[in-house]
Amino acid sequence: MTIKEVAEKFNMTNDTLRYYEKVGLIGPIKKNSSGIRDYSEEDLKRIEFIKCMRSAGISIEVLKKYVDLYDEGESTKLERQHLLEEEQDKLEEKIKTMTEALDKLKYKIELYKTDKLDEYL
Amino acid sequence: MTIKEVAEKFNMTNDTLRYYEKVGLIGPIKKNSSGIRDYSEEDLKRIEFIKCMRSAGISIEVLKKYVDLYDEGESTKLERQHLLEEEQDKLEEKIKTMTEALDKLKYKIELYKTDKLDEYL
DNA sequence: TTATCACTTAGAGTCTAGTCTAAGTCAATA
DNA sequence: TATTGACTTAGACTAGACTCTAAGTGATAA
Repeated sequence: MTIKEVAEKFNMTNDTLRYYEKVGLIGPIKKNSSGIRDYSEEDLKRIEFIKCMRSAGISIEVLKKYVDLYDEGESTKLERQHLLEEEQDKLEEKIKTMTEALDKLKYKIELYKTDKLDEYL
Repeated sequence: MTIKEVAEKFNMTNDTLRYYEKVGLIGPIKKNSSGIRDYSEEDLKRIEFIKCMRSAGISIEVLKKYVDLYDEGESTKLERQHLLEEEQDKLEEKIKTMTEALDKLKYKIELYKTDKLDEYL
């Protein structure tokens, strides 16, 4: 699969894909005889995971750490698990914060709708 | 209330408070005879709202637009409501995305825990 | 054969949201 | 009186995550 197809599939840019490769999040991607990237199914699975975690706000730094541990092999399994658990906690906290903000936003919109607005902002 | 007290109350830095004022998100804050900021209750309410919305990821640009509309008066009420509704949609979408990522993360952690890991990353 | 087009690289530039620095003012304490 | 400490300003700097540019290669279409 070419970089263009992958970019389209995951709705990201070629630049981002090459950037992720450069910082070591994915790949190195196999290249054909003319030096053109050819993404494998394995690559796609990694990209999907990375994309998903990025969309949740997990930093490239943390993901890079996870990938590096993975590449170190079996012996890092527990450390990897702990890393993921930490990110789980952070993510749950973030979702909670955002849900609270959403509730306030909804309340504010309700005030606008019922014309009961006698507030500051 | 001094800038230091406000910063402590909302767990942010003096710099951020001055930055928000500079870009027009809050204030201008009243100053005493020596040029020192003295935050009013009104100011605090605004800051709390801004802080809450920022923690949900609403951009400074959007918040600035909302504040500007507010300052234009009654005639912008509907536009303000629409702006908030748009942000509500975006926020709901973001929470959904993050919740999906969280589920994947939990699943992955479960695989680690049960030692059933035969995966890519 | 020449031109076009999609790809390649290294590295510079951009955007957002702060964060930090330097130089200065003022009030209160040693 | 001198110095300490909290504040002030304008403006430079930073981090994170891309995004763009310039220069080059190789396969294919005209």
